Amino acid sequence: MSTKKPKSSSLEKLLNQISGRWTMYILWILDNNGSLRFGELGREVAGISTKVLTERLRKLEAMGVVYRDYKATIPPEVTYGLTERGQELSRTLDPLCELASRWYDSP
Amino acid sequence: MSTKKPKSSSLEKLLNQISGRWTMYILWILDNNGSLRFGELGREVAGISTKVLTERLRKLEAMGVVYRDYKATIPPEVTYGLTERGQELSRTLDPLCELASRWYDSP
DNA sequence: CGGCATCCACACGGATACTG
DNA sequence: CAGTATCCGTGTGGATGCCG
Repeated sequence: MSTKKPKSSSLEKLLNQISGRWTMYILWILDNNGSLRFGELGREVAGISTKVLTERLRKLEAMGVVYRDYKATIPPEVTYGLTERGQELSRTLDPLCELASRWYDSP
Repeated sequence: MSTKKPKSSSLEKLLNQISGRWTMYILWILDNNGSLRFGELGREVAGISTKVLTERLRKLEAMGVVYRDYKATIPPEVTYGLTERGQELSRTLDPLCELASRWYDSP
């Protein structure tokens, strides 16, 4: 009976962190393409500016769902990918994606 | 093999519609409390202004995930609840909520 | 290539007051 | 009670330019 309120505050907290535009979509891209370089990621997320992409990635890094791999070559090569946590989080998008397909794609 | 790209555009579309602050949380509240009157809902979502609450509800109505039941009594009684679609959508939050608990509540 | 710095516009959200 | 109307500050995001 007290199972009705499963600490919604933590959900609210998580929702606030990922609610911004692009955020979840970036995770989804990384999950479906594997790790990507900054530029590639930017192209996949079509329409996002480098500034916002950087912001989102920093935030996702801080949350521990995305890792950043920096190679100081010339030109430099920076790769982003999902951490264990990131994959967990991205998985929760699967039902949402399935819903999106049913609602917006076909009949 | 081509199953790798399950029309991510529809996901992007859905994500954009629900990405705003409060939006998903409102659905969660309605799912856990059942239908609520405007004022009650406002109190549950603690911190939201009536203006934004109205905006969100109109948007959710337009998406077909929330219904609005208006009774022109004095004082008027307006009740909001989840449609079939709304319940589907809200369900996709369950794994997210479970994750939130594990990440933010206890060890 | 992968940013950060800067500038700027605008959408968003909060507070308040008012109405049916 | 359930909004709408208005005002207004702030955040957010886009564009551009420069740098290691």
